[in-house]
Amino acid sequence: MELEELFRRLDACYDVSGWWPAESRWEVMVGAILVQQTTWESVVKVLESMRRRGILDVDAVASMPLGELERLVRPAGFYRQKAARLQHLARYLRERYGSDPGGILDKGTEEARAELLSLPGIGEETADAILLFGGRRPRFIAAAYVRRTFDRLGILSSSDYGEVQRFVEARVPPDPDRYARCYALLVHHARTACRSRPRCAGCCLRDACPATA
DNA sequence: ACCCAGGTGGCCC
DNA sequence: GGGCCACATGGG
Repeated sequence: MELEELFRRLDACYDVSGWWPAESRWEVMVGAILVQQTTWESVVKVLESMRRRGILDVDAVASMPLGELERLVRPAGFYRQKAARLQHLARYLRERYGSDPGGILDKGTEEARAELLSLPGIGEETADAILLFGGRRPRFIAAAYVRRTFDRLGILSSSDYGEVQRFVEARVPPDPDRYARCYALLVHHARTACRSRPRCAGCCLRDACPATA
């Protein structure tokens, strides 16, 4: 199946509007780190509890005792790493950019990406999620779900993040809303219909998914 | 009692 | 460059 047809079918099949709700660029950054290897539902619990306490804020996260941040992050798993990485990012923004996430995100896309990647706990997926949802840059997120789905459908078999990303970016117009929707559609599909048995039973890709039972 | 989850980093070869 | 592993809570 061609990439264009895949997106056309998924788009007709699922509604992923409001996929990454966030009220600020800092909230996108926090969500991007928290959501690593966990569910968005768990992330929402943490974000909401932070919001209720009025500490969904760069300076608050930079200043609070690490143990308190760990306690808040616990529902999202890997809480010791995530709390340390969030506080590192908050202190980095506070020290270098007066606590403004725009200090990074308003730079050129490549420079901003390199800077994000230099921070602990921010790898390619997280950096691209921050650039796409927080910075509205046309960066496609080549997540593991994306690579597995492309592989299964015979669109592109590669475990190389950059190769998969370039493949999509060379074929889809560089519109951040479009990239966000394509990514959301792929992940949503992978987590819902694609997981039922037989694979994709009753979903828009049932004729294309190899029956792996 | 499993398995999975919107990854990253460290270590080994 | 790839293949393992730890990291951790919460839901099916």
